[in-house]
Amino acid sequence: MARPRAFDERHVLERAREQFWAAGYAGTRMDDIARATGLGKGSLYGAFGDKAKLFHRVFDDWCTAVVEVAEGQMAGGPDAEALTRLSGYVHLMAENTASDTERRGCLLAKGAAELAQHDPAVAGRSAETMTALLTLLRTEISAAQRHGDIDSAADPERLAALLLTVVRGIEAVGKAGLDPETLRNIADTALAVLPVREGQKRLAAGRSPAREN
Amino acid sequence: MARPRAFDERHVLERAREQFWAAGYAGTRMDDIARATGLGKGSLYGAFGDKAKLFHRVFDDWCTAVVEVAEGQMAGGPDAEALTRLSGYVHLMAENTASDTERRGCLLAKGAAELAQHDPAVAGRSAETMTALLTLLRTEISAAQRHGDIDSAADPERLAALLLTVVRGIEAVGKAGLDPETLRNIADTALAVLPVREGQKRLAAGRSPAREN
DNA sequence: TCAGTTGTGGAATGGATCGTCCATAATCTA
DNA sequence: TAGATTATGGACGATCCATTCCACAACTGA
Repeated sequence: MARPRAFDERHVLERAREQFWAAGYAGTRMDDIARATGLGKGSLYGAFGDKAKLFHRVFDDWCTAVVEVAEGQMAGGPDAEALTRLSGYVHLMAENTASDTERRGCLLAKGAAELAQHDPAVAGRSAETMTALLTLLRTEISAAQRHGDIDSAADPERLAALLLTVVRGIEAVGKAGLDPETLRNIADTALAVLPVREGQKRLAAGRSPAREN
Repeated sequence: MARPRAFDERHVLERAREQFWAAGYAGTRMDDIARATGLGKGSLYGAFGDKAKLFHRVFDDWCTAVVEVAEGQMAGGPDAEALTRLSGYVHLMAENTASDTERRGCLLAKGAAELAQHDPAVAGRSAETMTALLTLLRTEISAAQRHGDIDSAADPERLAALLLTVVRGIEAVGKAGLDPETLRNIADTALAVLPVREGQKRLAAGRSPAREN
C-alpha cells in the first residue's frame, strides 16, 4: 500500500449508476461518469477496468438491490399475513413505476433489453435475478395457501411466474406510456384475480380492502 | 421525375428493421444498413433523411404490425368464441417470445426502452400502440362477458390492462432469461385465473382444454 | 439528341468517444 | 528523510460513425 484512494468506491458506483440508469449503456460516456464523480479517467480506468466492467459492477449491484427490496417486503412471517406481504410487494413495484415521472424505468429491464443478447454476463445475472424473485414469490404464495387465502389446488410455481410477469410487465407498459393510475389498477386487478379458497368469492374488478397494504 | 429509384423502399425498410431489431438503435450503423440493403449512403440519406427518421419509419411500421397481429387474432366474431380468440392471442404472443431463440425480443419494447425517454416520437407511438391493443382486448373481454365466459361483474377495462401487462411482461421476463416452457405456462395461468361466471370453477394451475387454441 | 433533373455510391469530413500515457502527488516503509 | 509504490487527472492517439459532398449514371420531356 502506498498512496490511498481519495474516493469512495461505493459513491462512484452510485454516480455511475445514475448515468447508466438515465442514458443506458451506449448512451453514457466515460467522460460523463468522470465528470459526475470528479474522478479523472486514469483513476476510473485504474479502479474499474473499462466501461463494460464498470457497467457490470453497477448492474450487479442493481440486481442485488432488486432482490433485497423483494426480500424486504416478503421476508417471511406468519402465514396469515402472506397475502398482505404479496400485495404489498406488487403494489410497491407498481407504485415505483407509476411515480417514475422521468420514465427512466428499471435498469434491470433497460440493461437486459440493451445488452442481454450480446453480453452473457448481463444475461446470466438477469436470469439469476428472475429466479431469485420467483423463489420469493413462490414461498409467499405457498404460505398464503397454507393459511387458506389462496386456493391450495393452484400451482404456486405458476402463480409466482404470473405475478413476476405482471410486475415486470407493469414496468414495461409504464415505459410504453400507460398512465400511472392504470398501472396501479393493474396491480389491484392482478391480486384480485388470484384464485381464492373454495367458497370465498370476489370480483376481479374491485380492490379488496382487507388485503390492501 | 427524372431518374427513377433502383430500389424498393419497402424492401429497404425490411432490411433496416432487421438491423435495428438485432442491434438496437445505437448499436446499428448506417454503414450496416447500407451494406445490408446494397444502397449507397447517398441514396439512403436521400430517401430517408437521417438515422433517426429511418428508425421512426421502421418503428412506426412495427407498431402497425403489432396491432395488425392482434387484430388478426381478435378480429371480432361471435361472442361464443371471444374467449377462444383472447386465448389464441395471448398464447400466440407467448409462443413468439418462447420461440425467439436469438433473444431479440420485440422491437417495440427494445425501442421504447432505449429511446422513449428522450424521443417524443417513439414515446408517442408506443403509447398509441398500447392504447390500440387495450381497446382490442377490452372489446373481446366484453364479448366474452356477454356470452357468459367471463364474470360480467368484472371491469373489462381492468382485465384488458391486466392481459396487456401479462403479454408485455412475458416478453420482458423472456428477455430476462426465463425458459420457453415457463413462458407458455404463464400464458396458460393468466387465462386460467380470469374470473369465470358464477357457478363455474376452475383451478388456476391447470390448462382449460376447452379454451385452448 | 440534348438539356435538365433526380438517383447512385463511395470518398472525405468533422466530431465524438474509448482507452492509454505520463508527469506529478500522496502515502508507506525503512 | 529517502526510496518505493500506488493514485491522480488531463492531454493525446486511435478508432468509429453519422452525415455531406461530388462526380457520374439514368431517365424524362422537348
